[in-house]
Amino acid sequence: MHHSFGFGRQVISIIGKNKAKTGEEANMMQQDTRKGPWTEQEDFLLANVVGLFGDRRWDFVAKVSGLNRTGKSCRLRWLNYLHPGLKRGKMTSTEERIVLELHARWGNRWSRIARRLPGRTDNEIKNYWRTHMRKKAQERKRVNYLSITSSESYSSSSNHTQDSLSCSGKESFYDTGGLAAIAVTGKKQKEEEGERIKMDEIWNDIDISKDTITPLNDSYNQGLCTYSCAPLVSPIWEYCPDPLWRMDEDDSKMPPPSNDYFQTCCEAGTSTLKGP
DNA sequence: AATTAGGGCAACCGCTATTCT
DNA sequence: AAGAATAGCGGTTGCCCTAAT
Repeated sequence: MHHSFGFGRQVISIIGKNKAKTGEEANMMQQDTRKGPWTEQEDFLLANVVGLFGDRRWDFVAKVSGLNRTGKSCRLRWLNYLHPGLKRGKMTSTEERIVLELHARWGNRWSRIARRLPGRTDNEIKNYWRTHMRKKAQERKRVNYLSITSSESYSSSSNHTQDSLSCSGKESFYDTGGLAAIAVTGKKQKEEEGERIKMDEIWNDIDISKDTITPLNDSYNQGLCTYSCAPLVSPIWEYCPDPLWRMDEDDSKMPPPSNDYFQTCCEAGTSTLKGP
């Protein structure tokens, strides 16, 4: 993720047609809402206003700031870009594993998944998933295809593995709600109890050879958090009262993920977020 | 050096859920 | 209790950047 306040893209569009030519229409233009990439000045303004009034009443924030933006746009900008608790940089292999596991359990519940990854936004995870995981799926599809054509022993009606599941239908596993979601289609609440799948199979798909991953249940459980995340960008994170990544009640009742390491780590991060 | 294709990601859209009056 | 306003979520779009040709 880029975190420079300078923007390469400066394509600003305006809601409605840019047809203002007369004085009256030009006047109306003033009231039209800005869209498109945010400028450094806008970011600065928004951050200041949020600092003053908090990050709740977004329509109010939008008005008070003088930004010609919708509250919705302000909220998105704050949550996905300006929030001091945001973590920058590439997903670590640990985070990748967490995303994989949680997606397998919950499907495309990005915000819920994001709550388990402090500093990461739902948008970021969503984008990450779509780019990286889809790529993996395509690779697997290709490999699978090659093995099929070479062996000719493939039967399309046979018991499908994850691989074949991901490439047999219109919907890829990587683009849908994951295995759990597929299994319990339409049963939203069931996903918490979603069937456990063989995560090892998924882990094996991840090329972790280049990464040094602290073994699960290792040093972390001895009280040393080795959660291999990049340092946070702002000390505000330390006492950030924002509930953004606070586990909601629903989540807190959730059965723990497959490894204690992960659970403990999240709790630790969450308590840090909650501050004193 | 110029062009093209694909990756990456910020931001918008439409819908639903929640809160407020 | 009902309608309006606001917040949140997931899906999608489109632009910039960069590697490949």
